[in-house]
Formats: sequence, structure tokens, C-alpha cells
Amino acid sequence: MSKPIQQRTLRTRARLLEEADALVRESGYEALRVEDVVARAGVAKGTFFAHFRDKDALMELLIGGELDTLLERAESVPVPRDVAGICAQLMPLHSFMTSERYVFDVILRYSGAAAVSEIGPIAKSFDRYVTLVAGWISAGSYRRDVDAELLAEGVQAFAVQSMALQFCALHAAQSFEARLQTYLRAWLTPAV
Amino acid sequence: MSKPIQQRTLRTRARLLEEADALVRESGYEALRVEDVVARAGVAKGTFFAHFRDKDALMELLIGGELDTLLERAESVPVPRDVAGICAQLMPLHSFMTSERYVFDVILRYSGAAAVSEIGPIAKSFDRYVTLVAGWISAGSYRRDVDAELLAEGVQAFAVQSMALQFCALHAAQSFEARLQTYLRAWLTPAV
DNA sequence: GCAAATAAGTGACCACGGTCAATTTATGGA
DNA sequence: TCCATAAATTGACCGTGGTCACTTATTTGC
Repeated sequence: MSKPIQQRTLRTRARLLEEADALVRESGYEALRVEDVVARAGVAKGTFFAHFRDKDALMELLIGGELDTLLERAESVPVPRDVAGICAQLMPLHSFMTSERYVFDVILRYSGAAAVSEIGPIAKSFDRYVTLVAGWISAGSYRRDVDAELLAEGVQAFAVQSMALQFCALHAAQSFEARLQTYLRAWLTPAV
Repeated sequence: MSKPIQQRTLRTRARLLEEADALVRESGYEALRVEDVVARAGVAKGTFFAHFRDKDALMELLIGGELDTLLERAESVPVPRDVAGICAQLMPLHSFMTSERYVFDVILRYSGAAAVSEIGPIAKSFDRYVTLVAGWISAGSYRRDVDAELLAEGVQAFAVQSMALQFCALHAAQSFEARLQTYLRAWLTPAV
């Protein structure tokens, strides 16, 4: 009945992750090749796919890990007290998300959980993002006619929109941060 | 100096598009294979890439064409007079966008123009969407503290968010239309 | 300790998007 | 009509993600 995970398995998996991480640091996410990872880890290609469903599963781990680190940092700082503060505090996160077009695409593709039973690292981060921002909103003085959770989801939607527009040549005039602030002021502090 | 486009070119391109369209109607967008398209069009693989930069360029044409048809229809109907009306009128468009996960991903990836000089069909549709909705908002009685263009961009952001959440198992409880209406009421008619 | 059972790892192979030097076909001028 | 030039087409070939029948290593029962 016992199916203990063999030491070998852990070592192999660790090496794969380690080398993948190193390769990403050297040449970025988009340039990552499975063949390079296995070559440097000293295993066969098939071994890679015994450890990760596909290349994207590894990508999710790498990118999700980075998102988690950045979220951690954003959480461990005093609550921002206005829209500009919220934008500033989320900036490192948004910078990373837009550091490569490829990264942004992967994040969007995996931001939702495909199945309840298996919530991927990126989907988890997206939830954490909403929870974090909802907390900030609850603590601050923003509109009260809708609840903080919904407002936080809106912040995420506007952040995604702003990031997408940053990649768009037609909307390059306005900076990412300026655009996001405009959206969030209209969303969080409407003056009707 | 004359460089008239040969009849042959037009015929080949038309055949490729025609067969691709037929294949999509038979098996959906995700299942489309370049090899199948060229086989049915009776040309070599290289010919395909002489007509389209890559597979995605064809995908953009097919999906962009569909979006245009649906936008046309949405434009040729009386202006909706409330949030529910806006959602209803955009429904066919949103349904198509979420008809396949793959379609949604392609749309997101190409919703922004990579270069001002070359705005793709999908990016064009996204602009048209914003213009259309901005017109509706100007004609209706919604908040006036920010301009219609910005509000329309917000509508698009919330539509994208709602569609993304529809693919997410964690948020399957609420229907797409209900969620979008909740967002849009909060966005277009805040009651602070 | 040893054999059977199970887990881990291997690498030849496939699918499919994309490239390019070579070939075929069309066009305009003499 | 024929030739020179340019445009269109070809298909063998490549890169890379992913599969799977088989081999090798590890654990378990006796």
C-alpha cells in the first residue's frame, strides 16, 4: 500500500526546476527549451514529461513562483491609502507580468483554474491578488455601494486591460501607471 | 514598374481561405491544421506561408471576420437603453469569443496592434467594439463624471474578465451574463 | 538475500508549424 | 513569337513539444 516518493524522484525534479530556472534567468522565459533543460539536468526528454504534464506546467511553476514572491512582498507593506498608493504597491507585480509578451500570455491563459480539483499556481496567485486588494479596499475610503471583493475583481480587470494596452502600439501614448490610475479612480472613487 | 497581382494569386488565396473556413465549420478552430488546409486546397505547404505570415495570421482573418459580422449585426439594432440591454446586445459577440478556449486565447493575444503600421483584424474589431459601446453610453443615462470612451474601455475590460472567469472552474457558480451585468451596473451606474 | 512487483528513466519516434533553395509559371518588351 | 525577368509554387527539411514500448533501478514479500 505504501507508495513513498523515492529520493531519486525528488532529486531529479529539483534538478529540472533548478536548471530551468537558471536558463530563464540567462535568456528569459520565451527562449526556454525543454531539450535544453533536460540536457543540463542530465536526463532524457521523457523524464521531463514524467515530472511535468507539459512545458506549460513547468512554466506555470516558474511564473507562479515569481508571482508568489512578489505578492508576498506586496502583502508585507503598510496598506496603501489611496489609488496612487495601490498602483504603486502593485507595480512590481505588474512589471513582472509585462516583462515579456510571452509571460503575459501564459499568465492570462492560466489565470483561471481549469478544474476545481487542480488549481494551478497562477490561478492561485490571481485569487491571492484579489484577496489582497479587497483587504486594502476594505481598509480605505472608497465607494461603499458595492462590496470590496467585487471592487477588487474590477481592479484586476483594469490591471489586465492596462497591461494589454501597454503591448498595443495604438495606445502607447499613455504610460501603464497613468492609465491604471485613471481607470481605478473612476472605478473606486466615482464622483457622480 | 507594373506589378499587377496575378489572377493565380487571388485564386490560390481564395481557395486557402475557403478550405480553412470549411474545416473550421467542420471541426472548430483549435483542430485546424495547416497541412489539412493545403491538402484540401491542392497546394504545397510553402504556398500557405507565401500567403499568410503564419498560421495565426490566417486565424486572425477567420476570427476577425466572424467578429466583424457580429459587430455589424450589433450595430444595426436600436441603441440599448440600460445595462441589461447592453449585455444582451453584446451577447452574440461574447458567445462567439467564448465558444472555444482556443478562440478566446487567440483573441486576447491579438486584441492589441503589434505595430501602428499593421493593425490586425482582431485589433480592429476591438477598437470597433469600444466605439460602438461608447456611442451607446453617450446616448443613454449613465454616469457623466468620466467620458464615454473611458467607460466603454471599462466595459470591454469587464467583458474580458467575465469571459475569463467563465472558463474558470472556481467561478462557475455565476453565469456569464449575470456577472457581466453586476460589473457593468457598478461601473456605469454607481450609487455612491 | 533473492525474486517478483512496481516506479523511474530512456531515446527513437511522431505531429505539426515553419523555412528556403530550386523549379515552374506568368508578364512585358523587342 | 520569343526571351529575360519577376512572381508564384514546390517539397524536402528543420526545430521543438510530446509519446510510448522498453530498460534499469528500487522496494516489498518471503
